[in-house]
Amino acid sequence: MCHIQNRKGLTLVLPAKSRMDRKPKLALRDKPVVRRRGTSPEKTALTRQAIVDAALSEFLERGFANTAIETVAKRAGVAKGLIYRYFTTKEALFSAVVQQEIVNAHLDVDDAKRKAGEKVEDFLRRTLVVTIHAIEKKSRAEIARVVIAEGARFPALVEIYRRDVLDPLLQRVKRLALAAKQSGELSDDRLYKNPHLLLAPIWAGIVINKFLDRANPVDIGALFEMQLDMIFAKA
Amino acid sequence: MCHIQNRKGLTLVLPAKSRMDRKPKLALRDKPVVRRRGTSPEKTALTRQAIVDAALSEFLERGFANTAIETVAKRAGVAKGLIYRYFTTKEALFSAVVQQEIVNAHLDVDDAKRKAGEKVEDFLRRTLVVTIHAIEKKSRAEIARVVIAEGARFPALVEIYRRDVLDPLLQRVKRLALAAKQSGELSDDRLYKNPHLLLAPIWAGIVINKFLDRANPVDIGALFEMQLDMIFAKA
Amino acid sequence: MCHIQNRKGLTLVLPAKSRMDRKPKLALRDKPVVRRRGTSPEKTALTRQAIVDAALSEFLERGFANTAIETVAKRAGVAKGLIYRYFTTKEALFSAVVQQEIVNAHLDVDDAKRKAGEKVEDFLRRTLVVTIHAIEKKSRAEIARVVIAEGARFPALVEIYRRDVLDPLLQRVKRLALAAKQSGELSDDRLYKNPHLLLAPIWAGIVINKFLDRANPVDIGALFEMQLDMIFAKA
Amino acid sequence: MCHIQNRKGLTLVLPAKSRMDRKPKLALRDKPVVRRRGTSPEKTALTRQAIVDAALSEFLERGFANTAIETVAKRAGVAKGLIYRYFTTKEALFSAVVQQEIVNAHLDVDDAKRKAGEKVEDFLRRTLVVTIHAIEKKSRAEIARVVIAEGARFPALVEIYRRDVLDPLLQRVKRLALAAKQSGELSDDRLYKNPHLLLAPIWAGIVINKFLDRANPVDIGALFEMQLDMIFAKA
DNA sequence: GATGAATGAGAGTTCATTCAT
DNA sequence: GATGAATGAACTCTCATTCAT
Repeated sequence: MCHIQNRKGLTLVLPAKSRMDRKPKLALRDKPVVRRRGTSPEKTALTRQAIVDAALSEFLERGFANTAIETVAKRAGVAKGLIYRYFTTKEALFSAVVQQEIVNAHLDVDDAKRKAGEKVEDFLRRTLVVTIHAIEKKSRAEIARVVIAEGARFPALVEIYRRDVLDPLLQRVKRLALAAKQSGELSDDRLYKNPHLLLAPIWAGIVINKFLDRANPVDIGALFEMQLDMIFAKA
Repeated sequence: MCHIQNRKGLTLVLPAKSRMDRKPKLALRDKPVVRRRGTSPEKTALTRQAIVDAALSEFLERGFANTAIETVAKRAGVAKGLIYRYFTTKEALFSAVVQQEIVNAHLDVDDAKRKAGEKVEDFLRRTLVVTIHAIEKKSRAEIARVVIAEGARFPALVEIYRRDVLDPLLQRVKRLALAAKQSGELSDDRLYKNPHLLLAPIWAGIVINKFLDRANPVDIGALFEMQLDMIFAKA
Repeated sequence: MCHIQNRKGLTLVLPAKSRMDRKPKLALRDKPVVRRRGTSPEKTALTRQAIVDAALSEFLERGFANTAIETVAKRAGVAKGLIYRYFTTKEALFSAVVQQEIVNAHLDVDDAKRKAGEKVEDFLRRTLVVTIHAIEKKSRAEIARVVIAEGARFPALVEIYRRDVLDPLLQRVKRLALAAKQSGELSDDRLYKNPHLLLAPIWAGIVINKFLDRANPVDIGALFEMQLDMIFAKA
Repeated sequence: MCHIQNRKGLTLVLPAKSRMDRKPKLALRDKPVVRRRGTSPEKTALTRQAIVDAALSEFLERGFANTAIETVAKRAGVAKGLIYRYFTTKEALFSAVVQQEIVNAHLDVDDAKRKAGEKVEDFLRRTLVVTIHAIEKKSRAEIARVVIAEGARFPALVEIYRRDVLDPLLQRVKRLALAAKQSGELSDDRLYKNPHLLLAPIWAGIVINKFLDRANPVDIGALFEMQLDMIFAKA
């Protein structure tokens, strides 16, 4: 993953497919034989990660405005000033952190993985339902919450979320809808034209569970399955 | 509606079952009230309203943390200090303003207004669809956005929103679902058990349109009508 | 008593000996037969007194800086603005109030009242000891406390206190010391030269009791009597 | 002396009976301590001292309420915000500053230092009289003044003053009075029961000189000596 | 006279950001 | 790289004083 960062905030995230960039051979954490003067790249990466982790926690807990850089530094176990070596501003830190999470927030409905002959509905049940049932695990819903809450101040983040999470999801749903239409599973192109019809329970569920009624959470997975039932007409 | 406000922020909103408070027959308070010295209550009310209006705009535009009292004052055309005669703290101002909007945010689906013999589905189309199509007018969706965005810092507001907007809506949907089941319009109690099934497009639409994809808004009304179609099985 | 007040603070207090300035004849609070338009002088005087009383209480309780004009107004039962009709500034109000109390704070040791042939020591025991035992009643010590506490900000008050309370007292003590020397009650002029020798227990007592050790107050009267014993050599 | 300071203001001062803390024989801490990165502790200590000095001056000159943090900062040559790195609030700054002065304000009448066979009176003349003549030097009387003036707002300070200055002084006087009684120097236990009898001129002198009559200061030392004369009956 | 809404300077406090070490 | 003291702008809130009514 390669972050190209300009002065304020973030602009580009190029998903680098390269796995195993560093130290291919020779195993796990072998103590470096010859140490250069000063800090090693590994140490730097670790420091950066510590900062990002601490920042993520704080931002999720308190939101942007109520998170203090000093607190992040303390939580990361580094000095305040050091954060500014890695991130030019608080905004940039926030963006980087959230952006990184967004990348992890993909709902991995890869329609290419549909088996030959598998019905669209079956495929959706097999993959998406599982994913959705787990949506509240990890920070997927949390990150959606933060993007929603801070979106007004960070349009770039919303843009990224849209581009990296929302749009791909919509495209996949549309492709599946098209396939379902062609195979006769669906009788019309309503879902193709309105892919949100399928996804509505997800957003609604996040809103209800994360914001409006934490005490009485809805079962997003169940809701989604019912939606699936209705769309595929199991009346 | 009777607001009981304590020092910091808001606490209670007692929905007064006010039946015909106005017009106490003829007299007592008929002739213009004895004018007190000093500023007139009308002027005071206007000032207060100016503050509230300015505050609402600012809060909607910038969120709580990024709104400065001084800016609100300037926008309202009053001095900074005056705001504190009307609201004890910035929090209290925010709460009052948002709370007032919440009260206006009712989706007025009064199931009692269903005409005798009218089918539940028809009733919903006749009332809710219209309301929903207008949901993005005014600040209904905006206020939902603010409640969502600032909810973490103002749990009391979320509570009010839930109590005054969300729960009543859910109850009405449940009553209608029950009626539909009994009249045979619906064959099962899925909607009764999951009233969110009907409302999901609303929350999803707000999230999409207000937060995630302002450039490609979904048609919440249309989405809702399709949901209605599916629920009432117009396959 | 005639207060001549200039813009800021106080300058002069001319003790007007005139008793019964107003309404000499005709009895107590007879309802005025013909009322002039507007407020009567009596009402005005009452209002002023209400303000002064309220202010005194507040100033004694909280000190100058921590007393709010609005609180004084509320306590006096008048509007905030009205206070500024009677006193030009908060400082002026404070001065007037404290000054009035200072005038009442005289320790009335009028050496002219010493009976013919009465020994100085006996006179002092007869008059001053009684006064001192009562010093903590009323607000005599309280007012000393306020003068001490706020003296840095109100040198004029200190000046008045010195002129109206301290100096006269010293003069009387000196006259009495002289008389005692001449009558042989005292063998030297130590007291004449150091009148504070007699008064030290008073100031010390106020400091201890009002400021430093409220929990273990000293008996100022007893202390003073012992001082008297020692000075007049009852070894 | 060990100051334990909690968040707001001060609470405890534990007088550590430190016997020879310094010079731990030879080593451990001999070679210059490993220099940490960033600002040196020495610099920090200097800054703190600059703040404390500036604050003391300002508080003595203007009292608590009329001292602005910004002015203190300017006088100390630092930025306003920096003060809050050293002291959490204005109150805490005030407390720390005054408390530090109180510690220096001891009247060091250590009765244990009375030489064998030395008469109590002689001891007092030899030690206390000297101290008292110097009482107005330094800020001993000044600090008493501030404690008195601000005591109402800072009961904790008064308490400290009482505990660290007043009570020890009283105890020593009582012990000396007892010794004098036993050795026959004093014929009764008046002084033992009323130690303030000896100290009255000190408090009185401070009040007169610092508050009530700066123009005509009394000679506290002389007054105290006369008191001594009278108590030990040199009539 | 009387009211209390309105003003606005000023105070305490926070915190992102910089920089000497 | 790393530290955390130092900066200063910005913000919330207070309150003496004014003034339209």
